[in-house]
Amino acid sequence: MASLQEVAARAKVSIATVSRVLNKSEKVVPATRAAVEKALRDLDYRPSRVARRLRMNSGRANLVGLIIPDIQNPFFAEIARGVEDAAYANQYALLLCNSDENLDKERFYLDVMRAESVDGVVLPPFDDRDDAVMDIAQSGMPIVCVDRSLVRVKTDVVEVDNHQGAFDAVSHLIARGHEHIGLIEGRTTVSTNRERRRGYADALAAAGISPRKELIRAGDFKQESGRVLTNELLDLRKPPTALFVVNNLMTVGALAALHQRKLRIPQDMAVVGFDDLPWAEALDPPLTVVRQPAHEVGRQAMELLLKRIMEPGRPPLTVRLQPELVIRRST
Amino acid sequence: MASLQEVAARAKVSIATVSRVLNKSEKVVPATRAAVEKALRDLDYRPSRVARRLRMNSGRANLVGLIIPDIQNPFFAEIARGVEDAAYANQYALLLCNSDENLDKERFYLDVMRAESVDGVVLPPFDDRDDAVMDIAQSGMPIVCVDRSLVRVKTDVVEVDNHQGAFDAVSHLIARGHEHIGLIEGRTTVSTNRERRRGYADALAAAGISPRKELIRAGDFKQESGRVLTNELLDLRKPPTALFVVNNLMTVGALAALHQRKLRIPQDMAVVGFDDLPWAEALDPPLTVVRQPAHEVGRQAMELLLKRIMEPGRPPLTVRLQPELVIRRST
DNA sequence: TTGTACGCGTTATCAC
DNA sequence: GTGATAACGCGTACAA
Repeated sequence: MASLQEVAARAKVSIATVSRVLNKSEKVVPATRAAVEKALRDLDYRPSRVARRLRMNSGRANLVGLIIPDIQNPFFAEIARGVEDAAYANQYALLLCNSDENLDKERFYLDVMRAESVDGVVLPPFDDRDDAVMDIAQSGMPIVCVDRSLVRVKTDVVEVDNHQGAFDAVSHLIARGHEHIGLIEGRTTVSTNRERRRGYADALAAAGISPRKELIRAGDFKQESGRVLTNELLDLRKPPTALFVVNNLMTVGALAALHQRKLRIPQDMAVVGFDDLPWAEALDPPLTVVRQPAHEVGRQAMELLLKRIMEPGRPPLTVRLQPELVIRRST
Repeated sequence: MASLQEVAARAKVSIATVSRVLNKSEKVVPATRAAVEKALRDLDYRPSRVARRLRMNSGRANLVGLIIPDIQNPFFAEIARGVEDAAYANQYALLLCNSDENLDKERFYLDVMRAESVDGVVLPPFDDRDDAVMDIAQSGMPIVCVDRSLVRVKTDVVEVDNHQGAFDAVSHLIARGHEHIGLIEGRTTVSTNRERRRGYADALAAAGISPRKELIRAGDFKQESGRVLTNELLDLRKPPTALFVVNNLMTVGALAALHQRKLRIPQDMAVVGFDDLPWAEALDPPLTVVRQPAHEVGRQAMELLLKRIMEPGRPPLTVRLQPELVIRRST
């Protein structure tokens, strides 16, 4: 809680001198430097990040925001760790916000980012044309989109090849002999969801399988909707023999529905999920998934953000990472 | 990015007047109020939380810190959500830090908390006598301990009855006929760990079972150590017939070891874990666990913190929540 | 080499 | 009712 003033008084110098020894570079005579350093130690001085931020209107807050739908979703938790690891390595701290896919919460938190003068924000936009995010991006705040992207404004983006991931997953099911493959998707306004559906459709087309529209069901990315939609598919007159579920939580919900009906996996119903889980191996049965490099997504997003903070003018970059099909015993 | 100055200029009043209409309470003549409000809207004014924080040296930052070992641990993620939900409800934002049970990281982040002038911090201390946390607590920064507590300094605490939880879990195993029950514990300097071990010992004693010391193994709360220690127990000349594992991640590791050896659960080895998981139902087999009300822990911690911020002098409170044994099919 | 003084955007205390 | 103005803690141009 000691201020520059107090340190200066104790060392019998001016605050400018103290500031100089703190910011290394400048020339100070060894004797005074020693005196100042002693005072610094005696008073256990720590600079106020708040005052610093007020003084210098950008770039040195050493604070960034991360706005994600839900930290309890292991996929976003892994992204968050990636961001945090890269942030910590650069002495940055993280303002974490859960938007719950709720535009009002997202808007509130974006306001907080401005009000806190953070150096930048990492987030998956709510959807393609997320007004609040577009506004703040255009206001000059450095933004890096992860997972999802924006359609009208170009920002730095770190994304995963969702089309490829879905294509591989569905092709794998087809190779296992399935022709009637259910798709459980999430909100259709989200870019990643659309790409995964395209991957599904393209894989069917590539195998010459004609799609059945009633096998496609849209939910909201949450566990419960996976359960409900799986039940809908099971109640069809001609149910699918395999399921491709576009995210982790809905896959867990699908598993619950299948277990409840005592169906055997993969004999009665094969399942591929999107997003790996640390305990996918311990599930019943061990789950075949499309693994996204989520930690790497977060890490690279933070790196991109740091670069943009250093060099605000540079053209936006898009990093595209490859997912990987991890075959376990649910297919 | 508009400041009070600019708003005042546009409305042709002084900044004091603008400040007055912003902070409601005071009297402003309707005409000028209207003019100010128009200027406010035109310029899309948002107050700077940074400037506010610099001016008022405590209590109104609307920012709190949360320092946890690892956000990827579902238990801490749930606590984080509890904290965040209560924070959001009070217009507070959250500075999230992962300490990785690493004292240097913890110290760095505690420094950040001071430097950012946060209103308070929620954290599970590294251990009983965590110096860095004790220092900052004694400096007057409002601190609420969750999950774990401190031994020499009294702060607000929200904890779970770990002894009871462990006692119930082990008694349940005994009721199922087990006498040789392995304990896989975590770091022994952590208060929760010690309480859970006491619960284990007391349950054995209450049933008149003499403990076997070689059935107790200490790890580090992480998945890998659960796997390794389970293998150690299985390699004993007289292995246990049941396992009590003191946290979620180590339980997943234990499951992996058991599956690898093709042991049947619960026939060959019964398993009870500590901490519930959203997908415990989908595990193989569905896992019997001691469920902690983690969201509630986080929520109440934040409430306690808010109360302390309002009333710094009040005596520290300890809230103790009850865990619940959830019996599924692993026992 | 060192010190003085200003401004960052608020809130709060005075005068008028 | 309203307007100057003094902090808060820091960095930096400028003066000494």
